[in-house]
Amino acid sequence: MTTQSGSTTPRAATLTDVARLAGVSIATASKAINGRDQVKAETRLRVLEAAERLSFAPNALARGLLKGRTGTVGLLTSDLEGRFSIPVLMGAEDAFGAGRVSVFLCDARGDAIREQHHVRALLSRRVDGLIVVGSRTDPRPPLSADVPVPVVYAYAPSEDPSDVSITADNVGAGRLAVEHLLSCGRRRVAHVSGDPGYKAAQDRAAGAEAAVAAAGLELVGGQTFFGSWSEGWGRGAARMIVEQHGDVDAFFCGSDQIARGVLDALRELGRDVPGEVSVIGFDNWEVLTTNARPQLTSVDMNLERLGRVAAQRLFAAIDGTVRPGVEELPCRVVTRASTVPIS
Amino acid sequence: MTTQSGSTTPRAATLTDVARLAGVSIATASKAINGRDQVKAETRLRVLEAAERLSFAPNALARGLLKGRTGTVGLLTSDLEGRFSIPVLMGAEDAFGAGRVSVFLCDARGDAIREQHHVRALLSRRVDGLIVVGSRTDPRPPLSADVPVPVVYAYAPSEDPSDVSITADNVGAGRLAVEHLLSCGRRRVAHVSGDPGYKAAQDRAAGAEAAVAAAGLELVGGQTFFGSWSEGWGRGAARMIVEQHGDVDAFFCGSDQIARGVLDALRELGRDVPGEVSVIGFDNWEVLTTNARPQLTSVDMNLERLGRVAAQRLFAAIDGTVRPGVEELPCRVVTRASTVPIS
DNA sequence: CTGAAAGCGCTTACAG
DNA sequence: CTGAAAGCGCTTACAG
Repeated sequence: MTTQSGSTTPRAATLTDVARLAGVSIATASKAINGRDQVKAETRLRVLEAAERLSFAPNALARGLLKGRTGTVGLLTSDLEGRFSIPVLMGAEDAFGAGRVSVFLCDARGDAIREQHHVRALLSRRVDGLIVVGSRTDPRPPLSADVPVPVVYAYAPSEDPSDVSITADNVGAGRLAVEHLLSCGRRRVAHVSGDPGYKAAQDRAAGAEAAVAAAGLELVGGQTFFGSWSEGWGRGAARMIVEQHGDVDAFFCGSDQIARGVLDALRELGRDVPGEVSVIGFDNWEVLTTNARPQLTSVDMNLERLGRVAAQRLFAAIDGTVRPGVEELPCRVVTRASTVPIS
Repeated sequence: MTTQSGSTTPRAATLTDVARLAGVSIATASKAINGRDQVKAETRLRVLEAAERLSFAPNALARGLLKGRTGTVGLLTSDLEGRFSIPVLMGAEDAFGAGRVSVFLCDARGDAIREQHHVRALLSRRVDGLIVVGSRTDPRPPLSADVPVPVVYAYAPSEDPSDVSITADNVGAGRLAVEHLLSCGRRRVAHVSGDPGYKAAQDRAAGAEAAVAAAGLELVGGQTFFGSWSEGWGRGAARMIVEQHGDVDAFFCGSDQIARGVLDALRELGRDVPGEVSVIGFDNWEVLTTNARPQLTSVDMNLERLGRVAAQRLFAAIDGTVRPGVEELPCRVVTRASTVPIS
């Protein structure tokens, strides 16, 4: 059954309606509703009651037109699919939603043309600012320079150092991971990571190397083993490393997927985790870490926090205060059963 | 270094600016830009050039105020975290983005108060319609009745049958899964599912039972084995079923996580997949299916399509055409190595 | 083909 | 304390 519901819906109430019902001018109604103090208490009450009766919701378009600020921001993501954008986006949405800001979501699907198109649309909607969320920490080209509102880059920083960028401290994260393994009493640490074309992979490896060096050690095999971000690579790498370096006692994995593969291979090789070998993953991806055998210790990049900080920086920029450059937020280790101190 | 960039940003160009630069009235400028046909070609050209020079972007607030339509919609999700909302949201964003519609994203985090608050904000921004995305297929309470714009419920249908709801056909999906296993030559099918409190779990089980019954068979153990949506449950259930029903030759799993657990247990029990036993999962969650050993056949709910259809239904509703009730979209089997026909 | 004028719904000086 | 008036940026009849 198809229904034509054309003009059924009643027109939303307007300030004029409220004023008429309350028996005042629209100027007074406006002041009463906005809490201005040049209104008699009794009058204010009458207006508020009228507004309530009519379910009056002030038209944000009209208000925005007048004030020059809309209370909206654009969230521009390059791939909603990727699991890194979502937490950042959640954090940002959270920070904005708590205030009175509404968020436009645009997914450019990694396409520069589509991104440009979305930026144009957002600007015509007069957003007060933009957050550009990337899915990799490799620097990305900035939006075309003539964007007349503040822009904050989140996770993927801008190539332009005079832009405002917030990302995760992956070098520090690599260091944290290795320090955690060392604190468990491990000395023979192998680092199995993903695609070496990712800056994140390089950064984590640099941090890991710095940490072992600081302890007077070196990585098992003298290098990071790069491969792909997959369980299969984790399995293969673990088998190879155990065969060539039988004394390996810890694995720092570049992702939780890799770590799952490493765990599976170690189990099949009869190496006990965490008894003989400690394993730490990366991303703290709940579905992978808590279902692992044993449950997987992992590095969390605090992406929701990153999103919230990005939102705060954007607020500040809208208010005229910008601190250009790349801000790197610290990560943290979430300990589970796959790493325990040697007793 | 902190910079005060207060009034640095140049005011966005307005139609008045364009008109002045082109030497015409704003009325004529408006017509030229909007492709009205009562404009001399040469005049139109001058206006368009002026607009280009000034990077003129028409103020959508002003336009919306005038037209009564804003070209915006609200996407209200109950949990961004959950992996079911995201694909639906992507599909909807895709369908809208292709047109000239911008999407407000709001995450209510499963809280009715917050949801109500977001609805109010969206209405004050004069969205043309709303899509409410849920994370479970259990019917949910409708938004308060006095929402003056069309609403479409996606994935989680509304309890009110006069609302417009789009969800996935989980009964059909259960049937499809079992029919696929039967088509592989299997006869002893076990169904291991998750939390029985989920309507989706019940629906898939109902479909599975109907399909085995239609083939003159019954499920292994005479029932669906409900538990939780986890790998651990999958492992435990598989061990138990193999022990009690050694002739089991196929597992239909209520989620890919369960299926991963089942696969692991079967490997450890020495049962060859797909040689002796076929396994099919549910959700077609790439990171789990493609990393499984062997790669996991799974049911895909086509959630992106669901999001696109929801967007289309909302368009139709905005244009006055609504078809109330729950629309159930079909799922599909994505075949991988864990199920192959017996040769 | 072009432009002056009204108006969308609101806020804000400015008089009274 | 209250209200008439101007104006945010645009579109659309309506004259010319």
